[in-house]
Amino acid sequence: MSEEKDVCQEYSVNPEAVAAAKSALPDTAILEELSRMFAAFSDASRLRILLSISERELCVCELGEVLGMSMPAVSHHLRRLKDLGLVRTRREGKLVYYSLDDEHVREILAVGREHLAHRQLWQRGKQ
Amino acid sequence: MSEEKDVCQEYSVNPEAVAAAKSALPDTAILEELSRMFAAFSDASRLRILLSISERELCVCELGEVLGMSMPAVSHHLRRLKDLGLVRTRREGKLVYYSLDDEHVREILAVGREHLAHRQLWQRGKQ
DNA sequence: TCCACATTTAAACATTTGCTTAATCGTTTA
DNA sequence: TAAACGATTAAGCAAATGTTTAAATGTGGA
Repeated sequence: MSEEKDVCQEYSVNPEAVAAAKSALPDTAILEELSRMFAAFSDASRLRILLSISERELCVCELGEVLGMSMPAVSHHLRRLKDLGLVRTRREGKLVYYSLDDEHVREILAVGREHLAHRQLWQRGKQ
Repeated sequence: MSEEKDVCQEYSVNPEAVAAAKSALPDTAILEELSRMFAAFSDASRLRILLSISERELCVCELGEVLGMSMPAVSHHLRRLKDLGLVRTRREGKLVYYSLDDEHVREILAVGREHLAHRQLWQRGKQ
């Protein structure tokens, strides 16, 4: 019945810990969605976009100027962010303005930057 | 002196907003490190690892069983997480135990899951 | 209607990523 | 010392990613 592989052959492995960890994990679907969401933050250009529109809404070509990128490249990133529900759009004539659609985005960015700051302090601390 | 490209030719673009956003952005080095850090969370297998060891430390082969992955694959992910300062190691004989090295990891995971829950509620809400 | 411009989409490309297999390193024990 | 086992590293490969150029879509003004 058990589908355990013979990966660890020693007595030292703790089967209960393995079973507990396995059963505590969320469903694959949830983990995949979560990973897709974090992937939105895994690129410097998208971080620039999110940080830029966290202050005030900006249109696509303004973002292109801020990032020094072509409009198709910016648009591609924006589409991804929108599919993930991280940004919202507002059309005004020919322009499309983007802004954050979720307060969690600010939180996630803040915690990330805290971690970096903390880590650098800590690194400096040890010899 | 200005290196503005002729991307947006309309009067409607707000040069001050562009300048403000540009000057508010962190250095590229910081953004790249931040993006590398978030990339750690951008894969379902690494999320499983982080969630598993957030309860109690686990050795590499236990993680292999939890994830149903080969040890080299797990080890590869763990190296990446360690380089980023997200996990710590403790050797006990032949075994190497991994655990979280930073409370921010828990925070980031928690905010991410909150976002997902919030988003799903919100999606269900609209029409 | 026609044109101009902002935006999006499509196609193509180089780079990166995650996994596999095989080899190597470290530690324990016979 | 030699064998066994957990862990890491190296090399290779398929799949995904970010960007570019070119074409298409949509909106407003002449």
